[in-house]
Amino acid sequence: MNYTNEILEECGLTSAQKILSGKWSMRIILFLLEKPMRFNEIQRLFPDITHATLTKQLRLLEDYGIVVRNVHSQIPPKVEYSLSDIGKKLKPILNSVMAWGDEYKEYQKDSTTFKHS
Amino acid sequence: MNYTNEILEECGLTSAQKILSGKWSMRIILFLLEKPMRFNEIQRLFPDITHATLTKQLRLLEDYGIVVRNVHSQIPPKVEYSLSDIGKKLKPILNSVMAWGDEYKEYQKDSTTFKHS
DNA sequence: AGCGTTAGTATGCAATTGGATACTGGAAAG
DNA sequence: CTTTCCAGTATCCAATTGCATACTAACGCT
Repeated sequence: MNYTNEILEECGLTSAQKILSGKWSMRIILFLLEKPMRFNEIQRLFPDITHATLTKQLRLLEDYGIVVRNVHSQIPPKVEYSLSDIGKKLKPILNSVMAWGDEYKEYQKDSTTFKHS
Repeated sequence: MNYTNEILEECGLTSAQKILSGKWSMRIILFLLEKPMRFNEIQRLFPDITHATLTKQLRLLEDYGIVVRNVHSQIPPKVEYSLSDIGKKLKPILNSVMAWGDEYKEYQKDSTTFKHS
């Protein structure tokens, strides 16, 4: 064991954890990996997210440098969201997280264990 | 684009997101990947986590089926935490998350961009 | 004139998450 | 006889996260 808590802070795990742990972060990034999208286009993908919440999440990802916001000065406004270079590099991670999640769900289905009451 | 929000729910991304997004989840799993550990042993690794919080986090991971709790009936008590099979399969994910995070930190260091005030 | 479209902001609230603190109990060490 | 170690539980509080709702503004369509 070579890690200490300080080293964990220095290494990227903690930064990555903060960025990826938002409720919508991974889902948004997953879609943006396919193509840049406009605000309402993203919102249509997630019926459960409100306008204001999506704005916040996108601003957060923008502040982290994962998402790039491209404003076209038009009326009606057009704002395109895409991934930065470092954001695009999340692709293999998201793919393996999805794959793991699928396996996990299978695993859960098979098991007869229930949560302790 | 083949995903809809419903498909996202069906696919494993959402489950995985819930499990991995706890503040301490990834860090705990990272250490348990190396070897099973006792409660206090884990706590010593994280000076910032309190007793009660660690208990909660471990119970959560146990409920999710990621962590296995092995109680040895002794005085003083000895409880060993280890990873389940599906938990162990998170190893490549954690490794790539760490690698990405390191790259991200480098990226941040180099860039002269600051957050918009 | 009024509605829909675009991409927001502002404000307040609810839920969830995580932390602080105090308590348990039994054995061993000093 | 008191303290330490072990692994907790209980309760309450603080911070963060996410949601609901109402508002803006400029243009096109009917």
